[in-house]
Amino acid sequence: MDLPFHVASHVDLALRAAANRLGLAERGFQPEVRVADPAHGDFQANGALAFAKREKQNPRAVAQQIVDALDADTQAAFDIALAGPGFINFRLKPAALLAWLGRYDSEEHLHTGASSAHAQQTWVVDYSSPNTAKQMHVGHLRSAVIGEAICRLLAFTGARVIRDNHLGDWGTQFGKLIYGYKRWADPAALATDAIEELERLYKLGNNATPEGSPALDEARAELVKLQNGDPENVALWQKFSEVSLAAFQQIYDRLGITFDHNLGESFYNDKVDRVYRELTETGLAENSNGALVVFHDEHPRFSRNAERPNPFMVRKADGASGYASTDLATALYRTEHFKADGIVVVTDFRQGDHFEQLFLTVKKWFAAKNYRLPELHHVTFGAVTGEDGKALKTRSGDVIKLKALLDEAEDRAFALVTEKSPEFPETERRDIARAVGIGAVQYADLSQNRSSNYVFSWDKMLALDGNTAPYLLYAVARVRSIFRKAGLDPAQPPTAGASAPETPQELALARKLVQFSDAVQLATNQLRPHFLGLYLYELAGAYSAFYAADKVIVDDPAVRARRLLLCHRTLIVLETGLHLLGLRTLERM
RNA sequence: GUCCCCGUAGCUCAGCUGGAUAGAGCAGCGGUUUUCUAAACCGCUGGUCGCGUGUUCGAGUCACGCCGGGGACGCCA
Repeated sequence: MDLPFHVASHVDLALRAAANRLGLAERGFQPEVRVADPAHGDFQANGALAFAKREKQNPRAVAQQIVDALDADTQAAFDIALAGPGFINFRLKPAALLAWLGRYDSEEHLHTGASSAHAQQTWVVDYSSPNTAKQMHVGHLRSAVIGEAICRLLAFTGARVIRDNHLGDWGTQFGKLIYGYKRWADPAALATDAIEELERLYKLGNNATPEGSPALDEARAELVKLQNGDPENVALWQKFSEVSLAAFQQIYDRLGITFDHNLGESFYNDKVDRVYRELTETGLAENSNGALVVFHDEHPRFSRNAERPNPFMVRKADGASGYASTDLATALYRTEHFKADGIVVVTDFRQGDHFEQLFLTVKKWFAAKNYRLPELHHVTFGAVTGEDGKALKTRSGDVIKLKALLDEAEDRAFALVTEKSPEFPETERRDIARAVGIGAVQYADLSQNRSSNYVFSWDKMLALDGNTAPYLLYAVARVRSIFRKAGLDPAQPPTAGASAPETPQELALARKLVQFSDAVQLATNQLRPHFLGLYLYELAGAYSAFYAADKVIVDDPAVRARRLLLCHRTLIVLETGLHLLGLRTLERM
C-alpha cells in the first residue's frame, strides 16, 4: 500500500473508518492519534479510553473491537498492539518504513507531500519591520529570524506566501531628523555610511530641540511641511527610506531574507480616512475626549467600564493617525488586495494588547461590512537577554548593532573552523564560518519556544554538542562525507536493492525520518519553528547513533544499499528542515 | 488595580489538541577510534514539574487561588 506523507493522518483515517463500520463514529468516537514514545510504538491512539468511559464500556474491549475492524492494508503495514488501559499502539513494520522512504526521496517530493495543508491559500507575513533612518539592532533579530522561518514553513506546506516588511517609515521623528539634516549633514559621511550619518543627525536634531524650545517648533514645522507634501522634505524623506532599505538589505542578505513588499506605515497615509469613515458609520468607533476610539465592552481589559480604560485609539485628538489606524488599514489592504486567507504579524510580546484590540476591532468591522475575514495571528516572542538576565547591551552600555552581532558570529565561527579544520583553504573556512556563525545565531532563536525569553550566549549557540546549528550542520557534513569518500553522487544514491531496515539504529533512524511530516505539521500549525528544530536535533542524534553503530560502506550489497538509502534520506530531511529554518547547509566543515 | 507571558535537574531548555516510567544538552563521574569527519557515540549520577485546592479513569499540561520574575495599561510604535 502507499502510505501518505503524513502517516499519522493515515492511522487517523483508518481508525475512523473502522469505527464507522462498527457504528461507533456516530456516537462520537475520536481516534486521538499522536506520535508515541518509541518504547511503545510510532503512533498511538488514545480515543478508546474517553469513548469507553462515556459509553460505560470496557476500554480495552472497545479498543480490541476497533483494531479487529481495521482494514487489511493497515493491519499489514503496522504491528498493532493494545496496551495499558486501552491505548492502541501502531508500529510501522520495516517493509512499510522502507516503502515510505522509497517514496519520499527528494526535497521536492517532501514538499509535494507536505503541500496539501495550505494549498490554494495566501498568507501575508509581516515581520522584521524596523524603523527607517535607524540601524537594525539586536532587538530586530528575533522577528526577522522567526518570521522568515514561518514564511518558509507556510510556503512548504503549500501556501502562497507574501513577505511584507511593515516599515516604521512615518512619524514625528522625521521632523527632528530633517531639522538636523538641514543643519549638519556631512556629505562625505552620507556617501560612506549613510545610515550611521542619519542616526547621528537624528541625535543632533533631537538634542537641539528640547521641550518648549523654538527649535522644537521649527522641527515640528518641518514635519508639517513633509506631511503637506513640500517637495524638498518629501525628497529628503524618500532619500532616508532608500538609504535605510539598502542598509537593511545587507542584513537581510546575510539572513537569507527577501521581502516581496516594503509597505510601511507611510503607504497607508491615504487609506486611513476609509477606516475612520467605516468604523464611525458602523458605530464601532466613538468620540472620547476628542479622539476616535473603539471600546470592547465584552472584554474586561478593553471595556469603557474598566478601572483604567484602555481604548483602541483610532485617531488622536489632534486629528493625527496613530498606528492603530494604519494597522487597521493594513489588515483591510491585505485582505482586499492580497486576498489573504491568513495574516501573521511577528512582533515582541509587549504589543500583545495592541494586537488583541486590533483583531477584535477587525473582526467586528469586517462582520459589519460583510468583508471576508482572514485568519489573524499575532506571533509573539520574548526578550533576548544577556547571561545576567538583563537586556543585551555592549560593554559600554550601548545597543548592539545587528551588523556587529553578525560580524562577531562569523569571526567566532571562523576561529572554530580554523581550529578544527586547519587544512581547509581559507576561502572555504570563511564560507563555512558564514554558514556556521549566522546559522548559530538564527538557530539559537529558533530552537527555543519563542514565548519565553532567551539568554544570548555565544558559547552555547556555537557549541559542538547539544541542540545547536553546528551540531546539525556537522551531521549533514558527515553524511556528505560518506558519499564523497565512496565516490558517490548524493543526488543519485545507488539505493536499488535496498533491504528493509534491520538493526536497532537503522530502525530508530528510519522511524525518525518518517516523523518529519509530524514535525512540519506541528511547527506550521502552531507557528512555532522550534518544533521542527527539536525534531532535526533528534534526527541528527539518531543518525549519529546509527553512524557509530552501523558501517555504511560494507560489502553486502543489500545492506550497503539500505544504509546508503538511510544516509541519503537523512541528508535530504536534514537539509530540507534546515533550509525551512533559514539556515544554509554545507558540504563539509 | 486589570490583563498577558514565564516558573520543570546545579545551569540553559524540551515536553503538541490532558495519556503510559517527566526528557535533552552543559556541568560531574566512567567508557569508546588499526574502521565512512571523535565538532561524534555509549553508560552513570542528578527532579516535592513555584505552592495549594479542584475537575478527570488519568494533570507538568485544564480551572480557581496564592507566591516569585518580566511586561502592557489614552493620544509613542
